[in-house]
Amino acid sequence: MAGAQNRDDLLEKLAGAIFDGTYPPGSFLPREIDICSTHQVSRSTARSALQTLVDTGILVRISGQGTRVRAPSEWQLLDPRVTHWLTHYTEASAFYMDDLLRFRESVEPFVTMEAATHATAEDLVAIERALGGMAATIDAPDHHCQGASHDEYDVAFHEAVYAATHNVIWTQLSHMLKPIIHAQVARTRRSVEAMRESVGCHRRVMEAIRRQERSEACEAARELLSHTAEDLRDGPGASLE
Amino acid sequence: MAGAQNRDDLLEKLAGAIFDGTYPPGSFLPREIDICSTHQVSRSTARSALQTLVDTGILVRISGQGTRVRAPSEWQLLDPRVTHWLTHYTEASAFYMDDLLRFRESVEPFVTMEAATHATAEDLVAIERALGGMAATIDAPDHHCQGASHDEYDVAFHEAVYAATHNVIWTQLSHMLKPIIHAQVARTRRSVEAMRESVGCHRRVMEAIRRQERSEACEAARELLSHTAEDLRDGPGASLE
DNA sequence: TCAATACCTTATGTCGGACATAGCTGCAAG
DNA sequence: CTTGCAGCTATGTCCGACATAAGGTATTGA
Repeated sequence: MAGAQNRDDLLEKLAGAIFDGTYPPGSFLPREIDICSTHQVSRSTARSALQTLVDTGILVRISGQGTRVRAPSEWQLLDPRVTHWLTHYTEASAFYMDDLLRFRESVEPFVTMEAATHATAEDLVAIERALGGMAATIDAPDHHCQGASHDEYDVAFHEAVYAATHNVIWTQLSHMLKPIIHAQVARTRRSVEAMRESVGCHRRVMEAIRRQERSEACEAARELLSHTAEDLRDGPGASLE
Repeated sequence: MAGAQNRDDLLEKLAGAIFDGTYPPGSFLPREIDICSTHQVSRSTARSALQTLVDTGILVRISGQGTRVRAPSEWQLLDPRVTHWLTHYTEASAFYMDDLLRFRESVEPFVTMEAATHATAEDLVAIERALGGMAATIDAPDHHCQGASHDEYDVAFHEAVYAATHNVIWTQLSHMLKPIIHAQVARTRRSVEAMRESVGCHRRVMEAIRRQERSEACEAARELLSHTAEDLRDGPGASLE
């Protein structure tokens, strides 16, 4: 394994090794000094990176014993970094994906209703921009528009809806959900036809928020999510990357 | 300021100083070496504690410039430690309390419905034990029963409901909400009469979960929360410690 | 023989000092 | 006035050493 440039590099490498199964839950990591020599960093740097992994509930360090990987149920999934690592290094994390989809199904109708009540003009601008990007990328040659892909606009749409609630908790949850939503969106490879339908669903959500109609917003969000869930269960095993 | 025993002591002291307003958002913390001499620890220890505060979004450190407190909107409220510090060191955090109450009002009906669907016998045992504790403490001399107070049983009840969803996200959210719920419960100083009524509301929630009646569970949770909200708005300004 | 105790090994926790690097400020040359 | 160099400050990284906690092993005593 090559050397790391700095603390953040090492952190990313260690996290990657844990989340890709190199160090499964319950197993021990190498000793600090071995990590140092392997990655060409000093003990301070190694300890700093390890400390972050302890803070996120991924590692336990016991003096005199070593550093071991905790059970995944202890990992702080509410930390955006953890969901980032999970979606980037863990393949077919079906277990969590199911929980996370159930979570979104519970939560997003309410979030959309809250957005309908509290959205400002600025929030609507952000939502509309994301929707416009989604629509524009459909006909674009490489499905990109102004440097962003269809999926990225999709994620931005949901993020903007969460932000429109003007509630700190919902907003922070969206940060943690961002990698998840991105992964879920990316797994639903859709035809141009399906993409247009998706845009329609999203538009219905936006219109409901604009008109401040809570019950319609709730219903629109529910339908949007049911489409996502359907797409995920359709071709999930098929295209893992 | 007295010396700290170890890393965790220092972390707690620094967090306390930030959350109680000694170092308000935007201000700079002392230099590392000053923190070292003030708290009688080495630079490694100080850096380790500071790193954790960076990981929770509370501090930013810029090389050559210093360490400053970030805006509260950047703080990772989803981390249980942050909510712990918030409730223990920040007085009259009405701003967040409002957001957090709104959040609970949105979420707990759903959580209770999910619990009604997924609760096992063990979950019901835990819920019932908490409820029994709440009831038992009412008539106890010092409102304690087996070492736990009425409020602690109340918190345990809500925690058990979250756990009964058998969903990782909800369970972890309950860890973060625990200090919040405890603070909210503690602020609603109730008469014996009101406590009995509260137990009745909680029992209605439990019964709905036991009978797996989703809509009734939702309604019961809503009523329970409306009582909490009412109590909070009633005597909130009165007793801020 | 068995159990309680002392000792030793291991790996993390803390310490102290040193140099490298990133921002910022101010002076000076063009 | 602008640009560029020098110097300052505080964090980032490195090194070597000792302290401490957890586990295993050997010794000792009943």
